[in-house]
Amino acid sequence: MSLQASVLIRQFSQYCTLSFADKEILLSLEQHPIRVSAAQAICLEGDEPEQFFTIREGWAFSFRTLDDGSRQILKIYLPGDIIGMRDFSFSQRLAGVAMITDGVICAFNHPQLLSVFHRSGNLAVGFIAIASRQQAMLTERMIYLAQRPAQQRLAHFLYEMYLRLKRIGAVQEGQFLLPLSQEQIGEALGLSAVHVNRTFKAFRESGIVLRERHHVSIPNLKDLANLAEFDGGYLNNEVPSGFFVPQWEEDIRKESLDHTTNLGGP
Amino acid sequence: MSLQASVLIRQFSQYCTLSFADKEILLSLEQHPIRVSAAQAICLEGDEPEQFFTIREGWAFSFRTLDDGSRQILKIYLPGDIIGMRDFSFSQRLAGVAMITDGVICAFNHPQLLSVFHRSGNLAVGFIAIASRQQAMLTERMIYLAQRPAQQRLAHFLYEMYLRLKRIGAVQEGQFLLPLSQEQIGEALGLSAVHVNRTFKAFRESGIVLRERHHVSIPNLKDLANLAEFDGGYLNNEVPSGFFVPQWEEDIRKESLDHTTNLGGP
DNA sequence: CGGAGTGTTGACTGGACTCAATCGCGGTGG
DNA sequence: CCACCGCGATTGAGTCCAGTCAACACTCCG
Repeated sequence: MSLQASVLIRQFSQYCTLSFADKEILLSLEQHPIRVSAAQAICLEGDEPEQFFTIREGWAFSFRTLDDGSRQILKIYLPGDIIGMRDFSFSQRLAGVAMITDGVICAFNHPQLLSVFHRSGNLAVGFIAIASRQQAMLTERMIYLAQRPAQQRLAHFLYEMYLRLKRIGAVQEGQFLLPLSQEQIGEALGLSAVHVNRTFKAFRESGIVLRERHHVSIPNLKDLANLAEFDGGYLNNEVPSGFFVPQWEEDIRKESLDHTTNLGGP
Repeated sequence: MSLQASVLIRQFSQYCTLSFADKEILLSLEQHPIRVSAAQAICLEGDEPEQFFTIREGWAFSFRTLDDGSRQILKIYLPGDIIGMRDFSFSQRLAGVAMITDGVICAFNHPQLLSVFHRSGNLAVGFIAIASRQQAMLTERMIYLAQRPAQQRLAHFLYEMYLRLKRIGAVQEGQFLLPLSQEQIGEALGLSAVHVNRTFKAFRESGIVLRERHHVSIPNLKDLANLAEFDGGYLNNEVPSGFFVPQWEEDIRKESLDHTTNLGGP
């Protein structure tokens, strides 16, 4: 695999400059691409969280099934995202994951991820940065679910998707593909499919958002952002100064670990 | 400070056995107890996340203020919890934190925490375990906010508080103190204060929960759990097998780092 | 061509919000 | 000591957003 194709390296590079060793470690996590098809289940609730995945192509979502059979969609995964981190420290998965579209994913396993934490402090904090950004998105969604009417929920959802898709180059002139059914959007936003439909209708009539099947067009971004009262702070990629260890320190740490490997062992 | 008084050691011990060195590192994070009073602000939205806190006594909560002046409470912190981790990898705080009652907190700073990640792989995964359990609680709350009516939201909230308080020994015979106003409970559950009151009234009339000022009594736990459709999986303290590195490996790693310190330096 | 899934619309219902009035308690100052 | 004030809790009346149920249209496929 080329360095370009590595989803993880692209992700981590948003936060810091990686050493060559770090890159090699990340590459080792993406050795097993798998082709998956739309609606295919990737993980189930209750499974052991043995595996994690990166998405190279396609969309996915994580969800919880409730007692009454309804479903809550927790997160939409796009190409470049890491799937399953949520359950990393649990002995059982708390959420299932399924594909939305056809796609390609790469699997790596729990011991591999664990060893990354022990081998590279920088990658450990990198994973933490990624995980806490996922949590921030979740928090933001929660606030809208708790307090906002349907129009603002949907506006916020669409604007967030717009920004995430733009970041990976999947937006052209305010237009993008949104391969979710209204039912699924409802499950993500805590709305009934019927009401999602009505809300889209209102957007169409006021010219805020035009939607045709899976094709979404946003004539005026500012209008949508205003309606959503969108505050993008939580999508910021900045990390605190000093968050990553300077390169030379990390190099020294590596050498010492190699040293250990040579000496140590039972 | 005695080992007993260390909030962090108590927390981490729920997940793994700590080495002596690990305990010393954790103790170093709790050197500065501060007395704080009810309603006092601990952090503000937009601040740099320089400091983190452990709560030794008292209750606190984190929140976001919305454009229209309303507030969403994100999490209730109890004695033993760690405050501020949410913002660890961000350059600005996304949420404020304020005390609910008088209390005592210990501050440690960003570089200290960062160095912990680099000095002990076990403590790094321990912090991750704690952070992901906070995230799991958040997710669970979100699901209830999105899909459940007021009675189930409140029932779930009370049952979760019950379990968390029981874990720290603050429950006696199904009774505990809940020092939140109905207004604050509403801000946590996405309900108006008026409706929180009506819901408590319904609980009182059906005998599910009795509440007098800040004193809450739950006559029959099963009834409350059933009403809440409570699934406690997300409060489980189990971690996957192999999650923490066996003691001897970690010891060797430490020695090698000491070695580095002796040899290294710019 | 028919069936399944998705989208669209209307009519009705209901849970939760708002506004508003009242009550009870604790603190504070005359 | 008591009147006053402020905050939280309580209750009622009216409104509205969003859910449910139901019918129908459209599109994609087999």
